[in-house]
Amino acid sequence: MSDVLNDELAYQILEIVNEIPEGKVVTYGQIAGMIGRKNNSRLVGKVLSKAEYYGDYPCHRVVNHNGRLAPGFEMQEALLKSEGVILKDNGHVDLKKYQWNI
DNA sequence: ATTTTGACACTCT
DNA sequence: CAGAGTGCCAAAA
Repeated sequence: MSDVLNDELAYQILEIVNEIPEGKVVTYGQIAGMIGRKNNSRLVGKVLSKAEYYGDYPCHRVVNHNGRLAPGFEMQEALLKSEGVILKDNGHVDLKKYQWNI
């Protein structure tokens, strides 16, 4: 068992990430706003980096506001394509079509 | 306690 | 659309 989830902050973020529908993506800023840290999107990314350590979460569905994927996480591209998300030639996601809104 | 770093966002160029 | 600069908050050293 991991007592890591003692971090309420991470718990809320992971809850949201776990609710992201397939074929959709969310920006760190959106999640940050959902948990009440709208000015602190970095914290979201930091937690997601440890997301696999917390458990099994679709962290690959989270991108930055530019539609860019996470560095050091190339598998993310394959996972998104597997869900039907078409990436641009630059590796950017088409947020206009795939951004998840609550 | 202060400084540095981080899977970012926003504005201007 | 991409790059550079600035701002925000929190954890780690």
